[in-house]
Order: sequence, then structure tokens, then C-alpha cells
Amino acid sequence: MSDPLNYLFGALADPNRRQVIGLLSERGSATATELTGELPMTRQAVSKHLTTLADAGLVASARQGRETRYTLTQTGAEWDDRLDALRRHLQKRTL
Amino acid sequence: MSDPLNYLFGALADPNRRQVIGLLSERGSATATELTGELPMTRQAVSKHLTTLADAGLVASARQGRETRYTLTQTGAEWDDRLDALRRHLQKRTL
DNA sequence: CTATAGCGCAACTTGGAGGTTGCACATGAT
DNA sequence: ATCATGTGCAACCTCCAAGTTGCGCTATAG
Repeated sequence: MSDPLNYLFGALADPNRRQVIGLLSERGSATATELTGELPMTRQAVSKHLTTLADAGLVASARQGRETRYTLTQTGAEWDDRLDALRRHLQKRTL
Repeated sequence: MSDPLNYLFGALADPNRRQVIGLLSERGSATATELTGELPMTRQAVSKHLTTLADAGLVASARQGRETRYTLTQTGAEWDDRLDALRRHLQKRTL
């Protein structure tokens, strides 16, 4: 059994994945193809990131019809806030 | 310029590095060779991890004499606490 | 002054993460 | 029934992080 913190921090370590969290926070929900428009990579790459985020418990998927919509979980939303706070916090320390 | 969050989460993503944080929290300070006794790897590997933690601002190094002692920074100590809190938090969600 | 303990640097190997392409499957529209 | 849209799966490539080994430098001990 692997430490859940591995999944969590591993997921948060990638800047593209953090951006996905931000986008999901803005939009409420999105599909992989929608997010592809905002990111410099293919749909499959986005899809992999979403899977990684889901494994970490930050994102939930729900297939309706022929599309799969992703939303932030409670934990994911909390981390979206914490990321902003952390950025500001680290800004101050670097000044 | 790379996002400081990359360094931070990248550093925290490795379980060995989190263990190093815990060990430094227990001991107050330690050298790379001392920590090697507690970890399943060579001194150079431990040294690399300490450098990574230092780059993330979690650890500080101070060479005195022929040994280099490492200590947690303020940020590092805060994260040591948060890691425990996060483990407990994720435990509950998994039950 | 010599020996030894501690450290840093550099080269090398390897496994996995991030990304791409290609194809097959399912669902909604015409 | 057909065509288009959205997705998932699998193979492949590339690059870097994690770890090792080997060597050389510095500093304390004898």
C-alpha cells in the first residue's frame, strides 16, 4: 500500500495539473476536450492528468451521455484555495 | 523562472524526503551521514535529498568544521506539522 | 606529518512521468 | 444506416529524478 500523500503531492507537483485545478475551479466542471483548448498539449495528455488528479482524490468524474465531465472534489476545492494562499505566502518570503 | 510551488511540492512528493523532514524534526539537526543510518540508501543519495529540500526552502545547511549539519527552516517545521495533520485527515476520508 | 573521517562533485544507469500518435468503441445527430 | 463527436486504451518516445560508484578535497585526530 502506498502512502496517500504520494498521490496527493505527486499530483500537485505538476504545474499543468495545478492549472487544471484552477480551471475546474473557475468553470465548475469541464471535459478533457474542453480543457485541451486552454493547455499546450493533446486531449490524451489532459486526460492522463485528470486521471492522476482523480487518483489523488482531488477530482471526480461523471460520464453523462457521450462526454465525461470532471469536477473538483471537496478536497480539490480546498487545495485550490490553499494554492493561492501558498503562492502569496512564498512571495513574501522571497522579497 | 520556475514556480516555487514546483520546488515545494516536488520536494514533498518523495516519501524518503518526507521521512527526512520527520527525522530532522525529531533530532533538531543531523548530518547526511547520520541520516544514512536511518534510510535505505547511500550518503550521496541522502545528500541529494537534502539539497532538494534546501532548494525548496524546507531545510537549511550550516557547515561547522568538517561536517555539515542540516536543520528544518521555519517553513520546514510548519510542513512537518501539516504532514501529520494531512495523514490523519486522509485516514478519516478513507475509512 | 600522516591517517582517517566527512563531504562534494561528476559520470553512469535505470525506472517512471509526461507527452504523442494511432486506433477502436460508444453515443448523439442527420 | 451513416456520419461526426467524444472518449478510452495501448504502444511508443524522450527526458529527468533517484540512486549508485568512484574519486578528490578538506579538516580533525594521533
